[in-house]
Amino acid sequence: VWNNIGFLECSQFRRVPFITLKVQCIFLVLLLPIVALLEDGHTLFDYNVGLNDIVQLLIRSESEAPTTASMTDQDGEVNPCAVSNCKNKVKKTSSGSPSQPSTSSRSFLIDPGIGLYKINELVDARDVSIGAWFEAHIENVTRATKGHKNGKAQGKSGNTYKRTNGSLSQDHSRENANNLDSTPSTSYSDCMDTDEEAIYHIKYDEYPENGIVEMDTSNLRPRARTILKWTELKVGDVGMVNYNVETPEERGFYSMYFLFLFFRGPEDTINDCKILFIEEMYKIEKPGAYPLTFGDGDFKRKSGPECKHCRADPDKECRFCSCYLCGGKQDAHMQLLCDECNMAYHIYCLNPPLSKIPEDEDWYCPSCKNDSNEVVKAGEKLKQSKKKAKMPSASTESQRDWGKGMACVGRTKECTIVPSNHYGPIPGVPVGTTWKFRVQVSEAGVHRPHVGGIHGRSNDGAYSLVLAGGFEDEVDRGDEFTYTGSGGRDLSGNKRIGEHSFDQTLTHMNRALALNCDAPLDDKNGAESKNWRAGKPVRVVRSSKGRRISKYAPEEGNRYDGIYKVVKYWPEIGKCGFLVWRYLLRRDDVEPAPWTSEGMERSKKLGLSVQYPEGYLEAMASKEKKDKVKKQTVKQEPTSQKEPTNTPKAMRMGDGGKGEAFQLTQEQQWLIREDCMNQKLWDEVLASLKEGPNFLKKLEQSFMCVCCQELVYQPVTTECLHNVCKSCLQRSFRAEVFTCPACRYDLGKGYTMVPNKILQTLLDQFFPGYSKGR
DNA sequence: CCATGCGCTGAC
DNA sequence: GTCAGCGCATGG
Repeated sequence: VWNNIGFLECSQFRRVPFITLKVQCIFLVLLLPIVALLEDGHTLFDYNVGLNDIVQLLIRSESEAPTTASMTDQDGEVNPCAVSNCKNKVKKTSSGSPSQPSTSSRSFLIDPGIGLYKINELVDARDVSIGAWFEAHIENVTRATKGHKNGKAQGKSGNTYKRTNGSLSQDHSRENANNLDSTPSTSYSDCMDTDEEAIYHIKYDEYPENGIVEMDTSNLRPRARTILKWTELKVGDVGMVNYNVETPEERGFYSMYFLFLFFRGPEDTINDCKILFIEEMYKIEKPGAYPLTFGDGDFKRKSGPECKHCRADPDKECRFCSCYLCGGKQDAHMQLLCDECNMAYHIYCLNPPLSKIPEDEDWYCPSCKNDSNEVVKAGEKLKQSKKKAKMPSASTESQRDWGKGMACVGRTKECTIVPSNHYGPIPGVPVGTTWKFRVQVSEAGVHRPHVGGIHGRSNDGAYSLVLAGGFEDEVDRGDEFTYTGSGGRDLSGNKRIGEHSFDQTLTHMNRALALNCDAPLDDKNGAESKNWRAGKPVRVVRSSKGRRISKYAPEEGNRYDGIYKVVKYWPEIGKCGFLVWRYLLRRDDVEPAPWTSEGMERSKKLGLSVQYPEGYLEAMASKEKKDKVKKQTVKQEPTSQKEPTNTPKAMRMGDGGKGEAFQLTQEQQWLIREDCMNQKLWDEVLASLKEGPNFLKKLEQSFMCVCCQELVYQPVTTECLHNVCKSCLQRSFRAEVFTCPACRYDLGKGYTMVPNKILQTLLDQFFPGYSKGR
């Protein structure tokens, strides 16, 4: 199904209010079978459809297999031909009743308009060609203008309703306004084939003299935001068009939902497109009630044309004027209409029943009623979120400006070259690399948690840990150290660390670290591996905090010290008096440790120094300057302007260093030689090997797919020596473009796409996990 | 959604 | 120097 509708971008849906993103995505998927259903004689436009309605329709379509089957091909996919075949069909109009059994009486409100529109400009339409015609089904509020295609009496569907005295009554203002307008409107059928007229239909022009008409496209997806012409809409656009209406009698806010589906036509035929009108919502307010806002409850579903409440056929049961609880239509004067859902309720059917109609202007039914405690009254402060309310700050009157410290900032970068559950070194990060703050360590992917000491998963293992000297009874001999598990602390009061107050257990991160040991897990007595090197590797970061117990800790910041393995782990009673889990870790890394002479020489050679966040040193320097000025003013000792001599010592440490040369494994070298089609590219990339981490950047650039602008996945190396994702190339071919996306070299219709497995293997090694989610 | 966390900050 | 307590990421 997905392949046949071209290109839909769900991510753009988030701007459409009052349905969550998740629901919207489901909504789209659910909608597809309905496209099929529509062609079988029913149209979406026959109904005043909303989200719930669509779900109901879907259920029906599933239970009526033949209906949908007619729309699917052998593979069960929606047959685009079947969709496009309906091009000249006359749609059912509101005067016809739907043939399927209706569970509730639906009013026929929206009449379909059918037209052919030409696509003149496409930016992102890989599956639709310029010049193609598409069938558009467009509905809008001007349907009641003279000369309506379906010959419907004027005024009927053009009526709007506004609230009076708690119920809906017909508002004649619009008809009056129409009378003022002596200019004949263009008929629907007259104007279906020109773009200009399409715009005419979108613009609300019933009040050329008296009203202000605005069209707001702000809820169309960004690319379509400035679009006022249908021809500029792109494949997969999902939009909502809003417009305000202002007349002497009413002010209204209308919105229309459209889904633009583009279909690839059968062979040798043009591509076509459907614009589905999904729903119209409206809100009419009394003058002066601006501004109108979006959100749940701001809109009332437009109700049907005949019944005084819902405009449905009065002989049929109407869900708006029958009591929602008992279903009865009697005692209309005893009915209350919910201001939220518009459902009617007998006051005596309510639980508890009411003796009389409440005097309040607004009334909400039990299912729509809000908790009055949650409502923010005039003059009241905004309610705190549940999480905030729990925090100590909620009860204290501290005026501290929290959130400025490095512990509280979010990551600006994220390590993507390896997945978060990656064991072993991070490519391009040599032993000895030092960062000032933990957040930077996290950004580099060396140790991801901001605060926690161990990073791991309790059913997998630990990937990294930080030695910060939190436990006095830990021993650090450099190549070997003991480590203490986490937990056992009382963190009440929103603390991140605290005093020990209970025993640790071998769960969570403690269990994860134990799993690294090459021995069966024993959560009672611990375990020791017979071959400690066989255990899973742990990246170890030493923090300057550890200096109080270890001479191996760095002077400043957090330093990556290489790979260690868990030799054994055991429970013991710590100095704190509670049971703790202890681990013995031993170094197992080919890179020399930073404190050895060899390691120091290497760090020097690589130019390793403490890395600071961008702009940090500058900020510190200016702050220091400020503080000095402040002190001087306090002391009343104005002296000559002095440059701060006390620049932080790390200032001298250079710009962070480029890192070491990138080392290729033998296998990688061999694979690169084997990938002879890309020899030229590899030669270029290998030239930057000595630039360390830049090598990976260069690699990423060189093997970027020209279509999706990401690292190629399942790369097809073309005859013209370009690398394209197989799926991207397939998409191009589906759009009947048989040339290389990079250079337009003609590949031929019968081109067989063979993924370059060698290249894929290499990329997987250099960027482990990059293909996740592709 | 909730619980957890060997950081970091400014007030005291 | 001590201390409370913050955002954020993460895993369960």
